[in-house]
Amino acid sequence: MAKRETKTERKERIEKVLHALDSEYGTEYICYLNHETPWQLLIAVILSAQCTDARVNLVTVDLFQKYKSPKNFAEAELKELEKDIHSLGFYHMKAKNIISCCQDLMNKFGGNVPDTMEELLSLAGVGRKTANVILGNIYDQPSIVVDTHVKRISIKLGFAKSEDPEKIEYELMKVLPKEHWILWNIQIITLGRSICVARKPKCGECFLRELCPSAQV
DNA sequence: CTCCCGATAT
DNA sequence: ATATCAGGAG
Repeated sequence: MAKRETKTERKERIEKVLHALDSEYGTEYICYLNHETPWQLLIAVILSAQCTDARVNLVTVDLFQKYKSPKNFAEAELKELEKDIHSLGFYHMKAKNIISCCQDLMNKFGGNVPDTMEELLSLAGVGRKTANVILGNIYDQPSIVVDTHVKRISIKLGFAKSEDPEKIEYELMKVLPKEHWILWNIQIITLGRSICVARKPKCGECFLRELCPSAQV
């Protein structure tokens, strides 16, 4: 039976992983979803459910030319908006949610994107993942975004055990220093898209392979 | 828990 | 053919 990692060893491994991520990917808070305003990011994240950010960016180029404000989305025709976002999948639900969400932005929040978890979660189409993206990226509020990449890789690294994204969020909060919460998401997505891909991870070329309990070489 | 759903990579 | 993609609602 393999020897269990001690608390000290675990703490050291976490530090090394964070340092490796910082030196490989940098510490800049970049965003893969193109946007110029908070409400545009909100729409983009709602659209990004179960679809790649590259394809969301392809659609939002034209979408934000056509709908220039939350008010335009709030007054949009459902069928027409469905056509505009059709290629992203889940288009019926996403279109309905975006219209409802923007109606609430106009009627309850003065056309602005709210800055609390509770208010964000009250918006249609907004769950914890989307809310945390807004809190972290727009309002610079320490938060952990658990998407498919963060879930998969956090479990592989042994930093989370649960299957429930909300529980993973809390597990990671205990393990990661607060200064690294926002950064974790973007770095892990970068890793998850290129090396630690879901189907056939390229452990052989991963800079974390010596620090990862799941590495297959 | 199930359902929503098109595009892409393998 | 099938797994996967910056998930969320009912």
